[in-house]
Amino acid sequence: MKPRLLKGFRDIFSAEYLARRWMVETVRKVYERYGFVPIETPALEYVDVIGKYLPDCDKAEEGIFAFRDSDQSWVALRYDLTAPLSRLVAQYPNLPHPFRRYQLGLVWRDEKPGLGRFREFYQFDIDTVGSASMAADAEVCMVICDALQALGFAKGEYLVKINNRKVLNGVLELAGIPPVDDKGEFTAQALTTLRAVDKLDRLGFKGVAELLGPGRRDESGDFTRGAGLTAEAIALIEKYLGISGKGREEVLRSLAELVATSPMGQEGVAELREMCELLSAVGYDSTQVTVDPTVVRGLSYYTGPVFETVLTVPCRDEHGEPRQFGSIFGGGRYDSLVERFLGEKMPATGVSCGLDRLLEAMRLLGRIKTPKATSQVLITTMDKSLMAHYQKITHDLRRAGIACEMFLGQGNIKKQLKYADQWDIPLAIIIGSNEMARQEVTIKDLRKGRELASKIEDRETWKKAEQIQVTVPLSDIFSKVQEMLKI
RNA sequence: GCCGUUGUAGCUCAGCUGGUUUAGAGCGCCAGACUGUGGAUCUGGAUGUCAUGGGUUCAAAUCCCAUCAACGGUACCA
Repeated sequence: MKPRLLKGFRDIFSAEYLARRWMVETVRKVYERYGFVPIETPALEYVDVIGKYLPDCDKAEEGIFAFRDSDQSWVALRYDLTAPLSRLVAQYPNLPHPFRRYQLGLVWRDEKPGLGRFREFYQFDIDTVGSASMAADAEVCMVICDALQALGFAKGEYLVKINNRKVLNGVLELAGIPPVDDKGEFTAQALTTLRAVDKLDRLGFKGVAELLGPGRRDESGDFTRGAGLTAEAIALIEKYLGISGKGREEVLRSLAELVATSPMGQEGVAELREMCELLSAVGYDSTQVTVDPTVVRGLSYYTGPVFETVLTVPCRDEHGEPRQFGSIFGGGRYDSLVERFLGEKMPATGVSCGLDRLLEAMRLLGRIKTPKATSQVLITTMDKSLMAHYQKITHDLRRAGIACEMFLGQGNIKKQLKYADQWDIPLAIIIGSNEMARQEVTIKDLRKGRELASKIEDRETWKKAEQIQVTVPLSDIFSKVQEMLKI
């Protein structure tokens, strides 16, 4: 039996765990500053509740982990936190509205894993349910900016890109494509068109134009059927996608002009304008939040504003290869998701933070400062006859509020210091017979030593290097340890 | 799902168009030089059913077929 992991699943070690905890704490504080409250919902839901409809067959829908429980009910691991939220809102009608919650949780998707894509990953969402106001959407953008700033990203290192599905639908109408059928579902042609548009960043205008027209054959020889649009329709969409400008106002003017004859499109532009006015009023400028017509956001349930956030800092992986990260925060307005349960409209908007991507990006950018260990101090055990003394010192430090551990393994001092080094423990305390006789302790600063090591070539100077360790009276141990940890 | 590439030590890989031996290197790991000190240096050490199954051949890590797995591209992703 070989120990192994499901593909797309991971074990998380302390370095990553502690980094994530720091990230969650930082973002959480921002969420709470905006008045969002925490909730938790189960990992498992009934399949139909979660939005997957299972015709009476044995096979679950693609993309979700689903199975029958002991009652033969179809259940599934949640694939996002939004569907469970809509269930919750519908189930507890007495919740005061608007209801504004945040939620951290694992979600699962049974898809092909890839670089930075897992089958089990964290989402950290905020949503406002019960408000149709564009202020709710504008606020989402503000939260994203504040969260990224709190994590240490400067203005210009990230960009929140916003668009509106009503604008997209308006453009589809003008191109002669009915966006939705009488049941309110997207038409096949609209879907194909939106999918093509969504690939703009990867394929460029040319590739998208092929997909809008007859179809596209990629390098591997694989053929993807296109939407079969007319040349005029393609030209219109290209014109739409090419819209850009100095600031939000300019982009909005161009968009308004393009969809002037579409009431749906006009409504979308008006919504975007309203959001932008609120953002400008509190100082979020176009280097932070920009209007971007190319943002589509999948196809799902969005009905109005949609948001996507990218990091604009150049990022390289450990091999020096440039690495692009997809959307770090993504979301939008979904006014008809809760309707499924309630039978009436329930406006809602929100965004999801892809913690894993963000974490990976910050790691590659060298911006994660959290340690691997929780111990601040390692008390080495050089002389086994002094174990009680070591234990006493360890415990006294703990009582003083200093996280520390006594070396519990086997081996000489060299091995013990190596252990401290491997775990990134900042300080080591050494007490041998010399120190014991004089009632002293030696405190070694491993961080300082690490810095010096890169500059020192030969062993003699390394051994004699000053300021790596100090010997102080036993009675001064707390003050000295605290002083050395502060740096 | 489809197309392609790859599968040799914990990791990264070398091993040319089949035949020098008991299959190599670097990194990492362990031990020692340094007996009370992490790095560096030096010395020594451990580790492989050459992915699996079959075939061709006097001879296969090397060629052929199948399977599995990984990676890349593409599609799908409510």
